[in-house]
This record gives sequence, structure tokens and C-alpha cells, in this order.
Amino acid sequence: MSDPFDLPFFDEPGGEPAAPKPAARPPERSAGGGIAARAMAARGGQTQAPDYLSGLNPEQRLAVETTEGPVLVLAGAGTGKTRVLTTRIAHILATGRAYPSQILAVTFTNKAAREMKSRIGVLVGEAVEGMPWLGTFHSIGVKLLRRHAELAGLKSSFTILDTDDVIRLIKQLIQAEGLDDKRWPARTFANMIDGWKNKGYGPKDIPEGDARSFANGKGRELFQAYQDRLQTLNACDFGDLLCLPIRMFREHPDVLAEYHRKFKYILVDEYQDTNTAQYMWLRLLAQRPKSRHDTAPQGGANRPSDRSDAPAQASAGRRDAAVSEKEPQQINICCVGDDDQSIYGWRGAEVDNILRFEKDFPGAAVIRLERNYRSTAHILGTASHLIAHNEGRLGKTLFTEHARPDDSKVMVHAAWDSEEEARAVGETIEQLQRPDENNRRHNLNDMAILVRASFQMREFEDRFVTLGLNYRVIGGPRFYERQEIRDAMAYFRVVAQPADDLAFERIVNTPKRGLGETTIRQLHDIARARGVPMLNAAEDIVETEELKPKPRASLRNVVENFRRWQKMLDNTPHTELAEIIFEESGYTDMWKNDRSAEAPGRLENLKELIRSMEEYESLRSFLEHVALVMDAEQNAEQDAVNIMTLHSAKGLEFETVFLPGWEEGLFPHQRSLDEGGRSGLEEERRLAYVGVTRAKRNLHIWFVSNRRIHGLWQSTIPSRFLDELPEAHVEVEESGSSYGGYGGAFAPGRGGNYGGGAGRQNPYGASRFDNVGSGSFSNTYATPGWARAQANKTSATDRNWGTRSGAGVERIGYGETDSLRGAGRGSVKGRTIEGELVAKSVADTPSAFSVGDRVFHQKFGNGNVAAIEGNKLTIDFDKAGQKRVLDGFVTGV
DNA sequence: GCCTTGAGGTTTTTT
DNA sequence: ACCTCAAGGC
Repeated sequence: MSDPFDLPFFDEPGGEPAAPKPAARPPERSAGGGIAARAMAARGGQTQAPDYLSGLNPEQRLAVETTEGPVLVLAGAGTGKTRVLTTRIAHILATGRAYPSQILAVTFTNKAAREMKSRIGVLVGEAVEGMPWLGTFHSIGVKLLRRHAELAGLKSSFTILDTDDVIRLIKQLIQAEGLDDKRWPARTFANMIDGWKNKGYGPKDIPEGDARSFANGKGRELFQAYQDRLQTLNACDFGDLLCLPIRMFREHPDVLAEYHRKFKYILVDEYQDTNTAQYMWLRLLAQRPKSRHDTAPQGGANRPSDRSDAPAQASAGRRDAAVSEKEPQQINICCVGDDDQSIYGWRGAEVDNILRFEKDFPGAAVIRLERNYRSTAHILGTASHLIAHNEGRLGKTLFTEHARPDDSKVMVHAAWDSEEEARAVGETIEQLQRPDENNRRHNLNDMAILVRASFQMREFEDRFVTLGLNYRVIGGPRFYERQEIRDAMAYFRVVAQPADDLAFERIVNTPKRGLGETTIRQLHDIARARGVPMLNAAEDIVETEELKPKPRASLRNVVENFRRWQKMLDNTPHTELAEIIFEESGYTDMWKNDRSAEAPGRLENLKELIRSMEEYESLRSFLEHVALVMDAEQNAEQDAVNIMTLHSAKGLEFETVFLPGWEEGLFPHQRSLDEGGRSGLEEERRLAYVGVTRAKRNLHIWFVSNRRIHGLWQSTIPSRFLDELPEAHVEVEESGSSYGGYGGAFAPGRGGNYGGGAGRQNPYGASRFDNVGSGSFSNTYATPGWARAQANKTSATDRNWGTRSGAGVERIGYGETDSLRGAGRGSVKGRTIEGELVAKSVADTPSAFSVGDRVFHQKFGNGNVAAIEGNKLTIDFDKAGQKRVLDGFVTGV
């Protein structure tokens, strides 16, 4: 309880919170219509609370009603975060504190924005349509830029490039510099640029070291060249959508002041995911200058150009004036987030932003939501215990008031390999889907498989196809990233924005028109030399003799097509135009004539594309949408199991959740450990926490002993996170029998991948199952090294799992000691972590081997020990290269 | 200019 | 194991 990070305000969980500060000053607008009257009533007391407040618990209600001043809502998983946000907005609107257009509500993903919009719609009806400033950071950035494009050096018709465009563009630049694009991959540089922009850096701001590390030290020049190129293309990338508004606000305080006047309330969702640029963006908008002069209106010219926020009532103008003249506006920013769910550090998110909130906004109210409405006590207990291993938390503990005795514990299962894992999960799903004795059955929609890395999905998909089990992959290969869709979009882009050279280049020879590299290069050169778009260059060059007759005719045809389509743009329904373009360009024919297996699907996707265009009023607005929203709506019609990554699962919940692949190297992911060290590990742990907290009633965690990585079979060891699960809430599956027959998976030598029939040793040390069954596998225990290891065993010996044949997995017992990481390293201040479930991934005892030892491994052959970490050995094998294995797997030679 | 073949790199997560 | 890219033949 005595958490050092505990913040002063709310130290009695569940108790009646005292207001941190006067909830608010009296409402600024007095009198007036019914809305204000309702507001007064709402403020007056609980008795007359409006409906929308009635279902809230005290903490939620406080978060909703503390409308004035800075507020940080720390909302644990499943504590009604979205509800608080949406109700808060409804409350602000209903009490007349602001008009819909005066609320800036930022989310991180499009999904979240949609969700919020629809839920606000439920609360306030039509009024939600008047909220133009509800959206993602990026979409709001676009809106700002379109409006003030000239201040950012763009024309308001600018194009937004996606990752693919960016990489192609950078590649051109690298080649133009005469650099080897193999040694300096465009993708790498694109990532670097993205990283810089996440920090708000322009070419001049990047650290010298960064600049030197790429392109023979020309990183900075290349970055600058890239920005220049974007400007000539009248284009910007994703990062610019954040950086350019920031720059604009800094360089044009008058414009910033406009928005200071405009936005009365700022709300930020998933604050823990904001990166430095987003943080600066928010600070600029939220932090009003102290001096009154800065906020004072500077004349009509600076008024926001859209007047949608100018209420019709005469009182409105008065109110506006009153606010800005009487007192400097205070900062009404409300950030909602959960430090324990910060999982985007790898792309620049700064958990620190949320940890620092109170310093940034002095006097901020901090409200914790810890009452969980989603999961069983077992699941919450598991999640809390797991996340308690992290340092640097603000500290929250979820609780539920709805523990039921018959809730099932969190299940941990083992499988031989990933195929087995998929098969077993499939069987479990089928079992759940079958009607039970009460004739109730689980919907597939209520189940989800959450994987660490997308390559894990394939195995499940394969299995489900075989079983005929419906599934849907969420966030997988994105609709708008498919080749045919991108081609189609490129056609549209050239039609709508004739200067879009990247799009032009993409499709000028798709389908094949005999316009190869040579022709393109010529076009390029002319366009560059004359400073005109390539389409114009093409238009001119076909009138000359410079091209050979064939390409010349072909190119003329292309140009004529585009000119014709451009003329049709304004007087032809855009879906119709799209079909015409596909037909006349020969694009549909191209796929019709394609004999490959994917071709029909691609044609189908093109139809789907046209269908999805119907919702938009014009081709332009459609393009705008697509640039920002790379995912297409999924049809939730059909009952299907959900498969997705842990990252894309954030914010969702399911009755039953499967978490496969809890193995060292995969989860926690090796790369996170390598690149992020301790904080990388903590982020992985938060990811595990996110995964666990997605489950409402049932949670199944899996790990396998063998996994194919980069096409090679690797033996794996259970994730350390398994060590960190609390015994009290977790049950290890005893045997395969309960799910009928996959227990045989543990038979030695199965699958032929494993060096003949010698079988597999128990990687977790000896267990009482080691002597069960026939003993061909046991010979390895006779080695001297093993004997020594045995002799050194401590109480930890008892906590081991067997994975022997037929037995599946069984928990044998628990050590009485604390977790090796909990108490041993004191990873959590002032908190004892007890009763952990143990699947040893790191031995308490030193390895029986030492660096340099010559060893033999059943599968990899002979090698030398290169490094030792606990019981994990890094071995340079003569044939197989360097591998990490458990010492139990090798024998001294 | 286009297509086939072979080599080499690659796979965490995404607005 | 898979995909992308370059080289070489047509």
C-alpha cells in the first residue's frame, strides 16, 4: 500500500475521495437556456444528477465533473476509461461550458476516435456532428495544415505520403547522392526520419551522432534533401503532420492564439502513448501564455476561419469576450491514460509524459480509476501481480467487487511446438463453442488470440482453415496497403492531384505499357529541369521526337487518359469515375488475365474499394480519408474468432483470451531486450499486462518448447513472465486428457525435427515426471555436469515443470522463497511478491559449464560455450552457428 | 523492355 | 521459409 509513487490525492482506494481542489470555480456562463439550468442542477447536488451521470462510480464521476483545470485520470484496464471521456464531453456540452466545436479531443488511433464519436453520439445525439476537433493527432494535424498550409510552406492540396511512398522517395535520393542503396537502405533511413520527427526534430536539430551514422555522415544533408523534395512535391509524411503544426504555432503566435481562444477544453486519450512531438503539440495548445496580451484578440483577421463555432445566440459573442477579458483562460486539459499500458516506447512514446503530468500542469488533479468492471478476480490478480514487477509506475491496483467462487483460474499450458499450440487452442475453441449442459455456448466473437508478433498468426490461420473455424485477422495485412489498392489509389491521386509524381511513377507502367526505366528517367529529368510535374513533362515529350514511336504512343495514351479523367472529376460520380479508370487504364484486365491464385481476390478487393468509396462525397474526400485511415472496417457480422497482435488488442476485451507464445526471445521479444534493456523488458511486461487484462472470464496462456524462427527450428524456454504469475490465481494444465488427445504431442522425437528418437530433456530441471515412462531421454541426466547441477539444487528444485511424454504439463510445487526477480533484485519497491508460479527460465544455480567448454547438443551438434547467463548458454556451434540453449540440453565433451 | 532466375536479407509492434 | 531485388537471357 505504501507505494512511493502514490500520489497524495487519493490515498484511500475505494473510500470517499475528497476533492483535490475546489472542483471548479462557478460556471462561467450563468443564465440562459435549459442546458445551463440543467447544468446548475447537476452541480447543485446528487439528487438531481442528470441521467448520464447516474451510472458512474464516485471516482468516475469525479473525473467527469472536475471539468476545470488540468486533470490526469489514471485509468487502469477495464475501469471505464472511455466512458469517463465520453461522459465528460457530454457533461461539458450539457452544462453549456463549451460548444462542440470548442472541444479538442485527441485520440491515438482511428478506432478510438470512431468509438468515442459514436459513444458521444449516444449521449448527446446530433451535437457530436459539430465536433470537428475530435480525432487522432494526425487527422487534426491535417486539418490544421490544410487550413494554414501556406504557413508551413505547402499548398492546401498537399498530399500525404505513406510509408511506401516515403521509402521509394528516399531511395531515389540515396541513389541521386551516388550512395550505395544496399549499404544504406532507404527503409532504415525512413525509420530514422520518423524517429527524429517523433522527437520534433528538423534537419537542423538532429544530434550530430545521428547525422553521422547514416550515408557516410551525410545524414543531415539527406534529411534536408528529403524535406526539400517533399516541399517541391507539395507533400508531407506522417511525422510532418505533427511537426509542421508545431513549427507553425511557434512561428506564428497569432495563429496559435486563435486556437487558444477556440479550444475551451482539451481531452487526450491514451496519454501514456504520446511521443515528444505530440507532447509539444499539446503543450503549445494547452499552455496559454501568462500575459494577457498574448491571448487578446488581435483583430478580425486572426479569427479562426471556420465560424462553425460561432454560436447563433447573441450571448455567445458576449461570453467569448467576457472570458478573454476578465481573466486569462485557465488550462482545461484532461489527459486519460494508464502508465501500465504504455506499449509504444519503440516508436517514440514517452511514458515520462504521463509520469510528469503534475509537474507540467501544477495543481493538476489526479484521479485514479482502479475499480475494474471487466475481469474476474483471478485475472486481475494475475495482471496485478505480473505488472508489480515493474519499477517506475505511478502505482495502481485493480480490484473488482464481483469475485465469484466459480470463476476459473488463469490456465497455463505447454505444447511441443507452435503447430501443437495452434491445434490445442483450436480444440479448446471448439469445445467452448459446443453448447454446454445449459445449452449455452460461447460465441467465436467473444474469443481472441493475441500474439506477440504477426508471424505467429499464420499457424493459427492454417489450423482454423483446416478445422473450418471462422476467424478474422484484425490489423493484419492492411487493406489499403495491398498492392492493387495502392495502385488504384495512385490512379486516383494522379487524377485528383496531377502533381503527385510518386503516384504517377507508380502506375505509369502498370499495367505494362512498354514504358520502362529509360522512358521514366527521361521524364524525370525533364520534369526536374523544368520544375514541372512528370505528367506535364510527359505531355510535352510526346510532342517531340525524343521517344521511340512505341513508348511515345503509349505515353501519349496515358497522358490523354489522365487529362480526360481529370475533366470528368467534377461532373462524374466518383465511384463511376473509378470504374471508368480501372477499365480504360486496363488495370482490371491486367488482373483478369493474371493466372495467379491471388488475382481473383485482388479484383474482389478493387470492388470492395469502390464500395467503400460510396460513403464519401468526392474522390478528394475519399483520398483524404485513406491517407489517414489505413485500416478498413471489418465486417463484424459473422461469428469469428479474433486474431491480432497484442498491440492492436489494446482497448478491446473478450470473454476468452488465448495468449500463445510465452517464450523467452519471443515474449519478451529478444529485440526489445537487446535494444531497450531493462526498460525494454518492462515494456514487454506491460504488453503482457495488456494481454492479460483483455480477458473477461477465461484466460489461457501457452508456451511451446520448439518454435520455428527464420525457418529454423529452435528450442525455446518458457517466458520469464510465467515465473511472475501468482500461484493463487493460476493453474497449470495437468495433462492433455482434458482436451482429448493432444497430450501425445509430448512424445519424444515427434515431428522428426528433433534429432531422432533420443527425446528431449526437461529444460526446467529435474521433476518427478522425469522418471515416468520409458527412459531413453534420461541418459542425459547422467552427465557430470548434470550431476553437479543436481547437487546444487536449492528449494527452487521443487518448482519445476515436467514436459514429459503424455503427461502434458504439471505443476509440481512451489518454492517457499520469493521470486528470484521480486525479492532477489528488489525490483518493486516496498512490495513483496509472493507465491509466484514458477517455470524456471533462469536457474538459481550457476551453470555447470563455463565459457570455453566444449559441448554437445542433440540437435545442433558440437560447439563451444561462448557465454553463460544463469542456466542459459550461448554456444557457438560448429555447424549451426550461435544459439542460446539451456544447459540441460547439452553435455560436456 | 520484359521475364526468369538466383542470391541475399529478413520478421515486433503502427499513426 | 519468404520476399525483394539484381543480373542475365530473350
